[in-house]
Amino acid sequence: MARDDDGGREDPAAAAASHLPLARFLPYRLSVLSNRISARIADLYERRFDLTLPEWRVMAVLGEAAADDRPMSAQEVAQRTAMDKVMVSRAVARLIAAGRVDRAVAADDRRRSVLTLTAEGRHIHDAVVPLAQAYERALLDRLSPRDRAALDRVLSSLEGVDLAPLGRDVAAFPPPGDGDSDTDAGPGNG
Amino acid sequence: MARDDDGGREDPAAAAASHLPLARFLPYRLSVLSNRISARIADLYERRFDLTLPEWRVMAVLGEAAADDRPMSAQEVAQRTAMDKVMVSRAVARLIAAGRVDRAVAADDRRRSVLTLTAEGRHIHDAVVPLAQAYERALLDRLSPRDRAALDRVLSSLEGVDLAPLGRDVAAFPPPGDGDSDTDAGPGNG
DNA sequence: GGCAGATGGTTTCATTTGAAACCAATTTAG
DNA sequence: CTAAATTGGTTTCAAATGAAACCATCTGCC
Repeated sequence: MARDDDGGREDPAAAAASHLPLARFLPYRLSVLSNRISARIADLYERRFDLTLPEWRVMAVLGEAAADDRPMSAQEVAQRTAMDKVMVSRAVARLIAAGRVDRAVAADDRRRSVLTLTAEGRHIHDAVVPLAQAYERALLDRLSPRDRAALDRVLSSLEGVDLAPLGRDVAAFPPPGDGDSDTDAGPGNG
Repeated sequence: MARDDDGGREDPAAAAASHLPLARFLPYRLSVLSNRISARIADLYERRFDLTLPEWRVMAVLGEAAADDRPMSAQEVAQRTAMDKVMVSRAVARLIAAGRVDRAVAADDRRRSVLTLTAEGRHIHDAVVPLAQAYERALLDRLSPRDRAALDRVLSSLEGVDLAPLGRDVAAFPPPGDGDSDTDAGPGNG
């Protein structure tokens, strides 16, 4: 009621104000770009190394860990790859089956596994790394040095945020006209 | 042979050169950030409007189309949302079932559908738009004006590219041991 | 010691997703 | 005009995914 409810008549100005050009919406652009890049990389790894992206991420962090001679548990892998533990579990399972990763049991805690690259795993790792770097370079080469630096700052800024706080003020908006306020309740009708 | 193949001995310098800090790898950072943002937005829409992200994208472009009084086919929606036609078909089906979108048959081509927002659809659309804008603003507010502008340039630069050409030089790297060289003979490679 | 959580990791189950098969309408070739 | 090829869109099927249930171990507490 208190809402500016025009009964179907379209004021051009209001219409202009109330539509969102998806192609200029940051989260959308980010998502599309990121998905295209990921798909391209995934395709590359898949074709050349029979390696999925989750698998590669695991190998990448295990490669880092090896460089520091600091083996990793699955949980640590999960944190450092931004994947959940289910995905890590599955990726590791495939990698072990393929002989690319080795799993031992931690001495101090027999639940925890200790993951390392096998020799073959390291070999593949060392072959993928330059590919990945070349791909990244190909992307960055399209940007000016200033923009590269700005991009790095932007990513760092946004990575740090919890994003939940961002949602907070946004979430303060009232739900739409209908009185069905339980839509934000249970998983039921969803 | 030309390859620097150390038989298991680890030269610290070589090791350092051959590991990739995932947390600094652009495609990875982009993917993680984008997924976090998308998940947050999806959650918001879901809770408040019982609306999935694909559904919202469809509504968004239909809202744009309506502003121009230029209804859209499913295919056009697919292009403008960067989704494939299967996903559009499903999203549209749900939206029609929910009474948020209306489908007619094109006069000149009876295969083509003509999609428009219903009154209710428009109502929801108009409620979501400011939410989306607020969210975007909350993100952008964390960046300096210069970095905002740079981000826009960066996205525009990378959006334009096919990304396949990027893969070209990258794909020139020789595959590892196995001689399966037809893996790069994909259809669109060129 | 022993029992109630917590934690590391895997498995099960339902949902989501994409590829390919498919149907219907249209266009092109002959 | 008819047959093949194309295009718009939906459905089917198999694989990927996430949530929750699940085992095994460990920790805290009595």
